[in-house]
Amino acid sequence: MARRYDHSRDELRQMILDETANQIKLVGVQKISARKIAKEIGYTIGTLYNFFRDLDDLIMQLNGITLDRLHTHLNNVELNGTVEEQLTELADAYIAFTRNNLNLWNSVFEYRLVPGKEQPDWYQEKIELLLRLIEQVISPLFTHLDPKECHQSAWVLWCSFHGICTLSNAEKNNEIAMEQARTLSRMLIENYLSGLKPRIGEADSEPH
Amino acid sequence: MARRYDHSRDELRQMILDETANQIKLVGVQKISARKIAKEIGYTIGTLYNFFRDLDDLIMQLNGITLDRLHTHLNNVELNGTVEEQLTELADAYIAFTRNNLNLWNSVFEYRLVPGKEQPDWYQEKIELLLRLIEQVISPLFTHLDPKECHQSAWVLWCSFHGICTLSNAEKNNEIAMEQARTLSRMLIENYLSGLKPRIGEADSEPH
DNA sequence: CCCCCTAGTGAACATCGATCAATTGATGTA
DNA sequence: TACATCAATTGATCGATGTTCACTAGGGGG
Repeated sequence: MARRYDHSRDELRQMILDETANQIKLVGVQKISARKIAKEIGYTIGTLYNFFRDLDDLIMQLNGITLDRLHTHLNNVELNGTVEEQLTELADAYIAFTRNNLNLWNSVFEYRLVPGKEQPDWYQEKIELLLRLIEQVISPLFTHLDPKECHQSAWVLWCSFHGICTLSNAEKNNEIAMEQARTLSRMLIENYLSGLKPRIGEADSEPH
Repeated sequence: MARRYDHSRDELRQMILDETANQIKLVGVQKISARKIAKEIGYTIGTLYNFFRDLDDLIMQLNGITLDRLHTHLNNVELNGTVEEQLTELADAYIAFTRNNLNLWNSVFEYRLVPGKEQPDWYQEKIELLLRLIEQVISPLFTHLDPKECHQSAWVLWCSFHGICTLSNAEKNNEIAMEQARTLSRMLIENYLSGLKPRIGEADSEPH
């Protein structure tokens, strides 16, 4: 039954990851099955364990890919206009991605903190990379302030977008969910940035 | 082996829920076991299924209790001072609760959307109840604006708190996680509310 | 042509959630 | 007291899970 070199190692590894993604899209992380994944790509369970330590490892690798895809998606957004307009474009792209990849996205955050399991370093690094996209957009507002403030504001906005998407995505209907998320994120951006401006004014008019 | 009336039905039901909470605290929702819960309270698996349709049902009931406990916790917060100060007190209480009940809190949101599984109505209702706490605190800022705006701003703040707590709780150390969450929520509150004020001024000076 | 090495196998194991026929034992009745 | 009733509780049973590992197949090098 062994069919060596039907696929290269890399091909096979990719097939496992792709099929896992398919299964998660269909039934969610909670309900995937190693046997099902193997069967679907025409191999047996054992083969999976030649590539991944265990199911958690497989899921973690896939989550990494999902984070990379999000980064690419956001990186491809054409940013035009004011800071507020650029931030809105980023938020919209983020909303669209998490909604169009609902189960994959849930997987990323459900496997964030299984107790007793270490969160790998590259997890945090990939998130920092996403954070930097926001940081770059809002940085013009912080030219006269402590750069640390820019970084922290990026964190606030990132966390808030995350919360808005997570809770909006409880809504079943695609359009309603995205519309709600867009409305809330616009309010957040408008008020948060508007709240920043008085302080920027201070910094401008009182240079030391 | 049957030991009827060792405990009343209500007692037994409560024992199951309590033991489930203990297990979740220790190992997380992902890893609880019906057999273990039954064994720990001195009964057999079958008994669990006399009280709950299945494990999901049991977890859902427990999640409801957790949401109720959060509501009680926030309701007991003494609110003093300005809107900003009151909102900060609410946020701090929310942060403390989610951190002190980490695994239970994760359970609430991980079981939010297993695909193909309906989110029960009372889930949303309990969340609306929490939302109302925020709405009441910020309502003084919206006396001259559309009440719908108050409701939406409460949503924005609630979602954002949720995101801040979720992402901060990835940090292992209790104090660091809570300190970070407090810092970010303070920035959010300060800037968001400050962003609201110019519009409130508008509404004040241009009454129709 | 043969042998080696490894990619791939799949039976075996422990454990899981869920079911349901069988059993236990407290209670009401004769 | 003896018996019948019946809800409460049991636990063997089922199908499925993740993981392991001794084994096998078969392509490539000598």
